[in-house]
Amino acid sequence: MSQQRAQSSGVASGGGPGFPDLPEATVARLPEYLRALHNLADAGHDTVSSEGLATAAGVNSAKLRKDLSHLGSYGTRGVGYDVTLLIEQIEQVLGLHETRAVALVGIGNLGHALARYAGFASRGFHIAALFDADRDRVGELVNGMAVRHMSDIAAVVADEGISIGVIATPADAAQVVADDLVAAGVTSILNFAPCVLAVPDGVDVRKVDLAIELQILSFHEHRKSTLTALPAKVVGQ
Amino acid sequence: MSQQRAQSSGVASGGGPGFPDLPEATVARLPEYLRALHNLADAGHDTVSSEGLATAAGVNSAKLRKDLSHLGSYGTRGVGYDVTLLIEQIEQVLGLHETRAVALVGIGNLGHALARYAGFASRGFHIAALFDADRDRVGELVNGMAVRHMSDIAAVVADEGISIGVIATPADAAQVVADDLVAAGVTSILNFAPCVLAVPDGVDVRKVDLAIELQILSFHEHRKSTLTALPAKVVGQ
DNA sequence: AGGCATTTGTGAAGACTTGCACAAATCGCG
DNA sequence: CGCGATTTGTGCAAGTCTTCACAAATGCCT
Ligand SMILES: NC(=O)c1ccc[n+]([C@@H]2O[C@H](COP(=O)([O-])OP(=O)(O)OC[C@H]3O[C@@H](n4cnc5c(N)ncnc54)[C@H](O)[C@@H]3O)[C@@H](O)[C@H]2O)c1
Ligand SMILES: NC(=O)c1ccc[n+]([C@@H]2O[C@H](COP(=O)([O-])OP(=O)(O)OC[C@H]3O[C@@H](n4cnc5c(N)ncnc54)[C@H](O)[C@@H]3O)[C@@H](O)[C@H]2O)c1
Repeated sequence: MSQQRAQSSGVASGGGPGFPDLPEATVARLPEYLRALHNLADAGHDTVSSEGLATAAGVNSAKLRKDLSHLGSYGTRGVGYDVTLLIEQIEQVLGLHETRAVALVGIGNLGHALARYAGFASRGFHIAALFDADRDRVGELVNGMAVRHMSDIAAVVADEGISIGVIATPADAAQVVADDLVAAGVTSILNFAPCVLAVPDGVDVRKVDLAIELQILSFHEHRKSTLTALPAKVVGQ
Repeated sequence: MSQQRAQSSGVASGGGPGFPDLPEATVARLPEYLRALHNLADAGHDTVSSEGLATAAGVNSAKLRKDLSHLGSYGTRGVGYDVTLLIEQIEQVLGLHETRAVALVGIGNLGHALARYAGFASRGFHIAALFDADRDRVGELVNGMAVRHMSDIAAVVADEGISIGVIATPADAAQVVADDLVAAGVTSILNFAPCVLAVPDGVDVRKVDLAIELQILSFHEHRKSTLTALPAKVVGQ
C-alpha cells in the first residue's frame, strides 16, 4: 500500500533506453506549455520565443527554458522554438502519441458532465466506458454511450485496454471502486471524491478536490480582509 | 496585471494583528487535514495523534506536525491533538468561520454539476448566484436557483456580498468573464477553463484543468510502459 | 565576410520544502 | 510522588525548485 502524494521529485530512468530524468514540477507544467503551443499553432505562429511561450503559459521564461532543456535542445538561439516540433516533442514525452482509454466510474452529477465533455478526446484521451453501481442507471445513454454495471468492469477494462480510471462516486464508495479498478488492471486513477485512496505500488493517483481549492482561496480572502493593503499576487496551484 | 502561479511561498503578514506567516505548501494541506478531522469527529474520536491524522490525510507525520506548529501549539505531548479544537483552529485560519458567497458563471455541462453539488455548502461556501450569457438559459431553474444574465453581475455581486467567482465557461470566454467578475468586485477566482487568466494585483486565481491531470497521469503511464519494473509511487499533485 | 542584435541553454545562488532525529512535555500507573 | 511510555515541537541537513545572469550560438544586415 502506498499513500497519497509523492516524495521523490526526480522521475528516475536509470540508463535505459527511456527518457531522461524529468523533475515532477516540470512534468506538471508540460501540459500547460502544450496547450499554449496549440493555441499559437492555431494562430499561425511557426516559431515562438521562450518569453512568448512563457507569457502564454503563465510562467517565468527562465523556468520554461529550463523545463524544455530537460527534453533536449530543440530551440534555436536567436530565433526561438519551432512550434510544431515542440508540440511533437512534448506529446512524445507525455506519451500522448497513443490515445489512452479511460474508464469513468460514477455517472451522477459530475460523471454526466465529464462524460459529455469534448475536451478529453481532443487532448488524446478516449472515454471507453462508463460504470455505475446503480442498476437504475445501467443502460442509460450518456453522450451516445451506455452506462454499464460495475460487475462488468474487469472484462471491459481488459477488452478495451483501459489504463486510466476516473472516480466520480461519493467518497465512501471511492476506495472500493479504486480497488475494483486496480484489480481490473488500471494503473492510473484520477479521483474526484474527497478522500485519500490507498493503492498498491505501481499505481498512480491524482486527486481533484474543488472544496479544497475554494478553501485555499478562502484563506487568501481572509488574509486580504484581515491585513490591509498587501500586494497579494496570484496564487500558485 | 499579474500572471498565473505564485513565486513567493511565504504568506507575509508583517507585524500586524493578523496571522503569522504560513507557507503556501502548508495552506494547501490544511483543507485536507480539516476534512480528515471532520471524519474523525464523526467517528467519535476526541483526540488524534499526528501519526493518526497524517495517515488519514495521506501525508508524513513530521510534515503534519510542522504544518500545525505554524498555527501555534494546540497539541498535547503524550496525547495528541484535540479534534474539535483543531477543527476550530484550522477553520479560523482558513477564514471559514464566515460563510463565503460564490458566483458561478457558465451553466453548461460542468456548471450544472457544480450548481447541484451539495459538497460546497457543507464546507462553508454558499452558491449565491448563477450566471450565463445565453439568453435561452437565463431563468432556468438549477437546484432551485434561477440562472441570471451576465448583465446583472455587477449588481448581484454587490448585493449578495460575493467575493469568489467560479468560471465554467468555454476558454475563449473566460478572460472576458474574469474581467467582468473583477469589475464587479470579486477578488478570488476558481477557473475551470483551460486558459491563463490575467487579473489585477490583489485578485487570486486558482485553476483546475482536468485534461492536465490526465496528461500527467499519461506521462507516468508512458514511463511505466517504457521502463520496466520501476517502483512508481503515487504521484503528488 | 564581419559585426550586431537576439535568444537559448545552463552554472550558480538562493529560497522553499521535506523528513529525520531527539529533547521537552505530558499522562497514567504503581 | 516519581518513573516510564508516549507524543509533540523543532533544529538541522538534505533535497527540490526557482530565478538570475551570462556565455554561446544563431540569423540578419550591411
Ligand atoms: N458535482 C460536483 O460538482 C462535484 C464537485 C466536487 C466534487 N464532487 C465529488 O464527486 C463525487 C461525485 O459527485 P456527484 O455530485 O456526481 O454525486 P452523485 O451522487 O450525483 O453521483 C454519484 C454516482 O456514483 C454512483 N455510485 C455510488 N456508489 C458507487 C459504487 N460503489 N460504484 C460505482 N458507482 C457508484 C451513484 O450511483 C451515482 O450515480 C463526489 O465524491 C463528490 O464529492 C462533485
Ligand atoms: N464538462 C466537463 O466535464 C469539463 C471538464 C474539464 C473542463 N471543462 C471546462 O469547463 C468549461 C465549461 O465546460 P462545459 O462542458 O460545461 O461547457 P458548456 O459549453 O456545456 O457550457 C459553457 C456555458 O458557458 C456559457 N457561456 C459562454 N460564454 C459565456 C460568457 N461570455 N459569459 C457567461 N457564460 C458564457 C454558455 O452559454 C454555456 O452555458 C470549459 O472551459 C471546459 O473546457 C469542462
